[in-house]
Amino acid sequence: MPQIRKPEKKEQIKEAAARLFRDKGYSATSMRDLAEAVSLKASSLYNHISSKEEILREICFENAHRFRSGMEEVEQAQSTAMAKVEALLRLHVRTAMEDATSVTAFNDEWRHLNEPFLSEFKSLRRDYEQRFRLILLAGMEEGEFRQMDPNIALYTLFSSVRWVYDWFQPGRPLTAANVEDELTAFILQALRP
Amino acid sequence: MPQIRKPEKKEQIKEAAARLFRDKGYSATSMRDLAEAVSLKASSLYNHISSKEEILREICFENAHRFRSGMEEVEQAQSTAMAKVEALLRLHVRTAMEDATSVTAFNDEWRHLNEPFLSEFKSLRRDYEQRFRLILLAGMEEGEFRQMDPNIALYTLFSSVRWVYDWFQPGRPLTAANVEDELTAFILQALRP
DNA sequence: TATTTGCAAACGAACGTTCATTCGTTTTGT
DNA sequence: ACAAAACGAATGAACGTTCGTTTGCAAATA
Repeated sequence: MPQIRKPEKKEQIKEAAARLFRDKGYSATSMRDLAEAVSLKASSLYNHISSKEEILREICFENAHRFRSGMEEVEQAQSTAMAKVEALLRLHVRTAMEDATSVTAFNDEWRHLNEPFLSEFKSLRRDYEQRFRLILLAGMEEGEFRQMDPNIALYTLFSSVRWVYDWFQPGRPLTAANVEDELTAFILQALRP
Repeated sequence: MPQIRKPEKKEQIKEAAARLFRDKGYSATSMRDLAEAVSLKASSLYNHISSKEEILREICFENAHRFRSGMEEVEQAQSTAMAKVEALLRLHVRTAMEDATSVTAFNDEWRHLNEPFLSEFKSLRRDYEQRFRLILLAGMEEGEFRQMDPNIALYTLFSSVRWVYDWFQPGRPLTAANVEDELTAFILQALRP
């Protein structure tokens, strides 16, 4: 009856799953692969999780909520559009570096969710994009950003971070702070008039 | 015995496969899905192709060669680094719009290749990246581009195009030429000193 | 007639998941 | 304090399904 369990093993499983999903993709990752990665047999996984999709689901929604929280914090601040975009960009970059494996699942593997979670996830995504778009539009209105199609700007910002979790290895030779600063500056310059 | 066949049906199959690989991923696409997409039964596919991986392989290497050709053309031109990067960027954007489905396979699904093709593909990729990197470095040397880590610039350029094949639908409301011009200008501005 | 194309049937392998059972460790009743 | 009961965690075996692919044969095409 008590739903509270020791979270340790489930967390281990989710972390291993996130790494496998990044390396091989969700569909190409079998429960036997995952079991081996945590030194168990496939059947034993089900003492800790209820399905393969549950793992993906939790990874996706944890990330969705992380970005939504970041957005809410940014929206509440009384600052320029430029400062808001910078804060969000830094959040994207930092998250991609600190939790690369989860972010991959969040970005690439969410389409394997089943309904109704697929629709719920897409709705969260659309909402986040819309709020980001409004910031960009406000910045263009104020002359902080150059005039351009807001969707091109929006999706290019999102995409430009996508190499980070594929390629970044800390300290070879760039540190996380290096990448965050350089990449943020790079993209912000593209936005300026 | 003769290996030369009427190419029509095989092309159809490859196009349908590219679309399915984009929408569901290589592993989540079954041969029965693919057969249905071209109004055949799964067994009939094997009259035209020799394996599922062959389809992926041909898509990946056709794209690899397309980008390598573009790179060779750019390298032969006597022009500024800026002009070279612009030409390559336009190639990336245009390819992503004209052949969105293939580019997805090329970008995301190549990891499902088997050896020795996996290594061969990665080697082609590394070579392309290296040649692109040299152009960026030359541009920084000449003061055409701002000084920055060349890898950050390189991978950010590659990534920024990745939304196109996920999101772009021609004429809603942007045309292909719109996107190409705006996106290219956007990224080039990020590179300037 | 010879070759190409399509299909039903079947193949072994792998898939995600369930099940009965086992083995320690806690929790409970007395 | 001690036995009984409950529980968490792990397992091998098996389930039904789907996977990519092969085979044998019919229909179409040349």
